[in-house]
Amino acid sequence: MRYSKGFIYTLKEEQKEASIASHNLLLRAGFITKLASGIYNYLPTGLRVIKKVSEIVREEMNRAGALEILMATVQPSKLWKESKRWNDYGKELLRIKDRKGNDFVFGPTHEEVVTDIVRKYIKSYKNLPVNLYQIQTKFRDELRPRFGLMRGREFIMKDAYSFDSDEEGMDVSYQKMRTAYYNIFKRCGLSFRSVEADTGSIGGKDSEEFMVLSSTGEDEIVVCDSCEYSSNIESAKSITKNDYIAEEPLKKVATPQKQTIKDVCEFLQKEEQFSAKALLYKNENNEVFCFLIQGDDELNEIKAARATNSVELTMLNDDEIEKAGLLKGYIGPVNFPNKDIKIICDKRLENINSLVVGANEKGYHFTGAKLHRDFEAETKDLRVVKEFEFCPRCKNGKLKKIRGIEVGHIFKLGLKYSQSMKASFLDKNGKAKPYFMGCYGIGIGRTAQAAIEQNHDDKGIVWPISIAPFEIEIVSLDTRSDEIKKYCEELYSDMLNKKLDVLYDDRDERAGIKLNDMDLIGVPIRIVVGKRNFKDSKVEVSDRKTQEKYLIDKDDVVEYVSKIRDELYKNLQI
RNA sequence: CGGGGUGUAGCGCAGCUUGGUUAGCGCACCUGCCUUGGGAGCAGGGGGUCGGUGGUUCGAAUCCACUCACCCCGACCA
Repeated sequence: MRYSKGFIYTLKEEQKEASIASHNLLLRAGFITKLASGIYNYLPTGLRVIKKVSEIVREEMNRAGALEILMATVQPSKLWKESKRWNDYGKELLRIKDRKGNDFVFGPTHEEVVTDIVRKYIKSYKNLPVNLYQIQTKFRDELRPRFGLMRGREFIMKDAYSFDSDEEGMDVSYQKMRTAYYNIFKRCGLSFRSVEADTGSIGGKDSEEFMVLSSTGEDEIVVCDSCEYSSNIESAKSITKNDYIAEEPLKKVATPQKQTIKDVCEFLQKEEQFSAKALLYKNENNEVFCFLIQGDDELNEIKAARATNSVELTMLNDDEIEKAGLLKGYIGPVNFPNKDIKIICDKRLENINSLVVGANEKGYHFTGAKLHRDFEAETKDLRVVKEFEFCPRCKNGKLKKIRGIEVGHIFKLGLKYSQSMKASFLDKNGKAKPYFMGCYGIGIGRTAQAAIEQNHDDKGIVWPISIAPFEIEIVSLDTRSDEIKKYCEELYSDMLNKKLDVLYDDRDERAGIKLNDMDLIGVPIRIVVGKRNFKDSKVEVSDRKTQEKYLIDKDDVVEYVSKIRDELYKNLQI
């Protein structure tokens, strides 16, 4: 591509709509442009990146035996009513009506459609397993779109769906996808790791997320420093060791004006770890729960929702607490005044012999409270794990927290959709059975942007070669020298003939502009032709990442560059 | 949805408090000269319903009301 004909328009200034580097760089380098909140156009260079990521995904999916299809983006509401998600998906689902007033949705995901396709054709176990995938634009009306392609409302996603005749088959399909995902992200040049995840509203049993490691990531990950355990904070577990405290009798004590854990503990001269706080939540059916956790712990709302079979939990506000007959600041499990509210206790409290808890009486707390002696409650894992706690897998390693960008997610769905949508096949015995399904997503644009977040410097993007818009860039610094122009033109057409992926900056611009644009756009291998070196029959070849420069004889450039290219690819081999 | 903020040329901004010429600056863009290894210089030029609607006023970018859009912080997701 000639730069002058390439529709490449860079911006010198920081873009105020972008608050993280990768978003800012995508805009400044002219890869994308915003159309509306969370909705972007891909310009020629941006599209080239999207296509390269897509192609890697496609190759690995095909290698894993999946088949590419393309499903409709606009889907009839009927299927969503069958799966019950017409109600459950909420406002994120973009609902539209046709001219007759019939309800449709713009697909945010395709479990319903793909299940409909498969149930139509696959009636026999003999035709299973099957894995269908597509790469396509999705729409989710996010509450808060952010960070450009990182969390757009409209975005390009690869979604795959596996169908098996039994659970073992589903496990095999899942493992194949897992391997494919490792290959894909490795080939994209990303530093990533897979972590255990909560299955969320999509449902199902096992689930892993693929996280690109980055301090700007929106997800918090817990990893073990000595084994392979890693998990999203949402689902992370840990082994905690409590200090010992001797059993004491239950005693009511005055705690005037003291409501917070910190104030109460300070006043009573007790450590916060030997106190328990009570948090009140209601779920989507307005059932109210009281969660009791150690004073210095934090409630994990995902775990809490799971423990109560709730879809969504929201904290009670002050009015609602009062209406429930409780006293804010003094709520505790002993003599709990409202029998309709179920108390669920974090299992960590089982090991504490003496707790400070609210007395449900203004200005009073209990000391010495003990679970199963002074109050009863079901126990569950409810807390957010903390750094330096022990690994639940190897028991010895310490946990640490890092941040990541979720670029892929794989699930075992099980029978969730096949049952609700009555999608079944006949087994060996002629008996109808629902398919065992799995679903597997990759955010294509998010992957591209995550690569920038992980690979950039103060001058611009440093693309991994496999997903760069171009692999090689020729920059002519002296467009008016006939000799140099002739050389560059010949070099360019020679490289095109050799099928090299090259951008040729033929613009009649000053050196500074061209060199800065080159750094900003981030093409990995650069060839700079200027008269300073050309008089000695040399051109400069440099590496975007290391900034190392080499003077190469002008007739050896193609060969030299091809060699570097192969080396760069070698580092990304699976 | 709750909290905070911003809308003036393609991008980045000033002007608004205290209403009053033809709405201004930098970058980008066009023409000419000059310049060519790190975003040059000089001269000339094009581009705006000041987010929208309504109001107050002799007069509104500026004051008032409503409204829309966008951004940032929290709960959701690829």
